[in-house]
Amino acid sequence: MDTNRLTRISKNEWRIEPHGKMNVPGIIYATAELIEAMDDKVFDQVRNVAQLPGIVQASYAMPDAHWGYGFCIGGVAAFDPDKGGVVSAGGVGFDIACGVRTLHTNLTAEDIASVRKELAEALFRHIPAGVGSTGKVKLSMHSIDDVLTGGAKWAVEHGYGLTDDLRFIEENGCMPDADQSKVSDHAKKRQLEQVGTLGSGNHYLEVQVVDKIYDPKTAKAFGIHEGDVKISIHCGSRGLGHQIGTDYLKSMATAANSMGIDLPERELACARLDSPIGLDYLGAMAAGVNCAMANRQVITHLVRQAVEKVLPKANIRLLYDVSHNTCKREKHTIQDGKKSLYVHRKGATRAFGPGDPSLPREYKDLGQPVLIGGTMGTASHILVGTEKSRELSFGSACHGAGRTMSRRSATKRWQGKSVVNQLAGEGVLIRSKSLRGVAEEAPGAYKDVDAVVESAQNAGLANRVARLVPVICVKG
DNA sequence: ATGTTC
Repeated sequence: MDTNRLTRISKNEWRIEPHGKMNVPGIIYATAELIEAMDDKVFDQVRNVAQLPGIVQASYAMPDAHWGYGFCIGGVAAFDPDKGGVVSAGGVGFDIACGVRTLHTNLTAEDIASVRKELAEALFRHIPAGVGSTGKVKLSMHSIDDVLTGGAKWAVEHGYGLTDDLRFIEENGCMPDADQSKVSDHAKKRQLEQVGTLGSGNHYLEVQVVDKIYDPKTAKAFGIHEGDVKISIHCGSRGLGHQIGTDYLKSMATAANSMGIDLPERELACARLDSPIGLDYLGAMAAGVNCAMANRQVITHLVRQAVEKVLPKANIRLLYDVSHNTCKREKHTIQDGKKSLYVHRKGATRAFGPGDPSLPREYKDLGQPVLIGGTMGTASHILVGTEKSRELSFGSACHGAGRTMSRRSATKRWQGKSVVNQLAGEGVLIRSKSLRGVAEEAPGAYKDVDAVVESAQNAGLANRVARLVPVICVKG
């Protein structure tokens, strides 16, 4: 993207001045280098979102932004229901509540050094991964409704994990306003055997070692120390979320037309927040969020079982679980005062600062852990939300490294097998059913995650706490 | 992301 098209506000903040049909400006948080590497389509998509009815303050892009369906991935936009605001399925993303959960272990890098291969095999065997993968949880069309209303709470009640896990999940693991009756039977059918599976694409299960502490005080309070082994799970709502997205995209395209909403492009299909389709989507989406949280909870249980087989004394607890594809009703202070807004975060992580009532007591004075997944060969980061992010981005930060290359280009550039070998040489064991998937996910196809999080920090969105490097990565 | 183009 040409930075000449933007007004530079500071080293890490750039503005698209309102023009044409834009209701609000666009704001991109990134360094000049990151923006130059961004596709021009990010500019178009931030601008297009700014044209939607009822959008407030600005249409935002995070430092990891890249082209997506309708909204860019790394996009944040809030809508006011009192001003004709809308909800958009493309503004949430197909993988509803895709997110990251990071687990503490009581292990250090030394503890796992001699059993790394066994551990990799145990995790690979025990946690189903890959396109269309099915798991051990078998649901009926009746019982799946309990997953969709109960979320991770359903999983714990059915023996997958501990009650105390729930406190460390956004929404305590259960979105209360989920409406399973607004989810199609087709979407439910696709999920009957997929709870407790990782999926494909950029989803992964990683064993990581903490290699750098940026903020010792917060790290200690989060339970993070150099040399600690952590385990991170990156996945979402599988076939169910995807089908909800597909279903509502269609009905929203029709509805927007009949409601007279002037769509900048078809992919931005949306519905007014006070319309039947808008409300139905919010209920279905919340059910999708519950499905994703249940999924990560069941996987956590499987991780505990797999790790305990190799290391019987292992003790695994949650650090945090946060989604990065959602639309949530939140109170924010804007120009008009304190308002109840619907905040879309697509490839953007909630990053609430200290004092937020939704945080578990251990983190209340510090802020929310912001879990940033990297790539197989590089690093992941844990940041902490700031008070300032509320003003800057409705309390949001980046979600990962962000692609710089299409999946197709990546498969032309790299061979899956050589990526696996190269990473093995660097101390990362990759286990995957799909070498093609590994090639698509080659670290070189992504931006530099260290630069992305540094930019997020310098923009004021969240502060770095610790960096984790992968030692085992199970890919879909 | 996705029963990887209903």
